[in-house]
Amino acid sequence: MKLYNTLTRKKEEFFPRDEGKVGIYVCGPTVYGFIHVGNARPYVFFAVLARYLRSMGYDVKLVENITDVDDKIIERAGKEGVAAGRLATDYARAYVDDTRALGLERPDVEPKATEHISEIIDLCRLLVGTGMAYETGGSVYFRVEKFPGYGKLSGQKTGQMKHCELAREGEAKESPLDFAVWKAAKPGEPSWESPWGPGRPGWHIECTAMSLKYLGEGFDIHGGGRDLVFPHHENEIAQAEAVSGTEFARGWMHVGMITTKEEKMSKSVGNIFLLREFLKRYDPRVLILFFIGSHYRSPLEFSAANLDEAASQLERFKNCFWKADSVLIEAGTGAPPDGRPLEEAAATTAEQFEAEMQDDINTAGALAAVFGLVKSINEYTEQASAAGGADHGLLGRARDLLERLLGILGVEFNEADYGGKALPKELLELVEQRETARRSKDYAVADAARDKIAAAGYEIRDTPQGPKLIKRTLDFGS
RNA sequence: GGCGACGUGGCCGAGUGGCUAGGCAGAGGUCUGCAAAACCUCGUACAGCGGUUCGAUUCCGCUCGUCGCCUCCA
Repeated sequence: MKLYNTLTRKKEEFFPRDEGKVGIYVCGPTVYGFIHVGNARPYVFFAVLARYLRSMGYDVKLVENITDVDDKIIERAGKEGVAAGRLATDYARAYVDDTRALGLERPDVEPKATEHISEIIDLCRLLVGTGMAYETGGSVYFRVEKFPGYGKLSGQKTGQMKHCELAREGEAKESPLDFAVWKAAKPGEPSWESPWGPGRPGWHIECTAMSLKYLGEGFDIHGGGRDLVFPHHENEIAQAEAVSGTEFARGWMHVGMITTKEEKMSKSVGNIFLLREFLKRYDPRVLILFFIGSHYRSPLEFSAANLDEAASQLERFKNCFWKADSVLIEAGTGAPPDGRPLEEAAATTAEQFEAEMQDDINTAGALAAVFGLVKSINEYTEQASAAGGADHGLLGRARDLLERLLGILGVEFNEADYGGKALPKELLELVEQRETARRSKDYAVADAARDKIAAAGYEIRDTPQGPKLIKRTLDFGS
C-alpha cells in the first residue's frame, strides 16, 4: 500500500514499525466551541483509514486527542463568564456527542491534555535539561534556532518566516521564533504546579506528550488537517526529536480543507457550518459520502448542490439493497438469470476497490468501483424480478460484498433503512385498498391510498411481483 | 516576499503518454393506469501558449487564474 507522506512529499510504500500493528495519532479539536463540518473531515478520514487497515488484517491503534486547555478556551470562557475548565468539559462532551452521531466507531484512545499534565511537565523538564528550552518569567520556551531539523515537515525556512519581523508584546523570548512549551499562569487562569511555578501547557506539547505515551517513538502515522502542518506539527517534531534524537513519527498524513465559496471554512473567517446543525438536516452518511467522493488531500467545496448529490448517491445504494433483499426474500420458481456478469462484476469490483485503496486511500476511485457493483446488482435483480427466479447464493454474496465495501468506506446500511420485513399492518391494508381500487380502475381512490402511505413515510413501487413498500428518503431535507 | 497545491465534459470528481472512470443533473426509450425505482441509449472534457514525442489531458517550460500555509485554525 502506498501512502502520501507530507514529510517526504511523495507516496511511499507503507510498512508498519511493528509487524502487523499500526499506530496512528490524529490531532483532534481544541474544545472551545462546537465543531464544524470541516473539523469532521479528518475525524471521518482517519476512521476510514483505520477501517481499511483493519480489513487488511492490521491491529490498529487510533489515538485522537482532545485539547482541553488552551488560550482560546480561556479567552472564550472569559467572554462567556464561565470557568475555563467547565467550558472545556462541556465542549469536549459536545464534540464526543457530535462525532458519535456520525455513526463511526470511536478512536481507541481519546486522551485529554489536562489528564496528562505530569507527562507534559516531564517533557518540558527534559527539554530544559538538554538546553533546547529555557525558562523565563515562569514560562518555558523552545529554542527554535537550536533545533537543526526545524522546518523539515513544512518546508519553512526560519530565516524567511514572515513572523520573524513580528515581535510579540509581553513575551520575554530570546527569539521571536521561539514558542512556548509551558505558559506561566495569570491570576484566575487554570494552572498546575510545575518546577517553573504555576502554569499550563503550551499548544503543541500536549500532542507530543500524548502521542509518545500511547504510541511510542517512531510511531507509524501522525495526522490532522492540512493547516496543522505549520506550526503545530513542525513544533511537535521539534519537541520530540530534540529530546529523543530519534524520529518522532514515520509518516505524516494531512487532510485537505473544506471550503465554502472557495474559501477555507474556519472559525476565524466566520464561514462555518456546525456539524450538529448539519446532522439536524441530513443523514450522517451524506456527509461521509460527500467526503469520500473526493481525495482526502484535495480541498472540498461545501455546498448544498454537492451535498444533494451525496444524498442522491445514498438513495441509489438504498434502492440497490432494497431491491436485492426483496428478491432474496422471495422463493421464486423461475429460471435464474445468467449469473456470470454479476459474478465477474463482483470480482472486478473487489479488485478495483483494493487497488484504489492501496493507492493512497483513493476513496473516490473506490467509490466508483462500488457503483460498478451497484449497477451489476441492479441489472441482476431487474432480470431476476422479471424471470421470477434468482441464484440466491450469488446475489447474496454480491449484496454482502457491497455492504462490506461500503462499510470500509464508513457507510453502513441495514434493513431499517428501507423499512425492513415487519411493515405496519395499517400500511399493508392501505396497499390492499389501493390494489383493489386499481383493479377496478378507481384511480382517484388508489392515489389517495398512495398519498396516505407517503404521509406515513413510505413509498409504493409496483413490480412484476406486485406492489412493494420502501421507506422514504434517508436525508431529512434540502 | 518564502513554501506548497490546483485548474478535467452542464455540475461534482478520479485518472492515464495512445485503450469507457464514476456520480449528479439533462434528453430519448423500456416498464407503469399514472408514478417511483431500475434498466437501455445519448456527452470525443481535460485553462492558454510553446516544447519533448510517432503520439500529451497525462512529461517539461512559460503565461493567466484559483486556493492553502508562513498568525489562532481540522
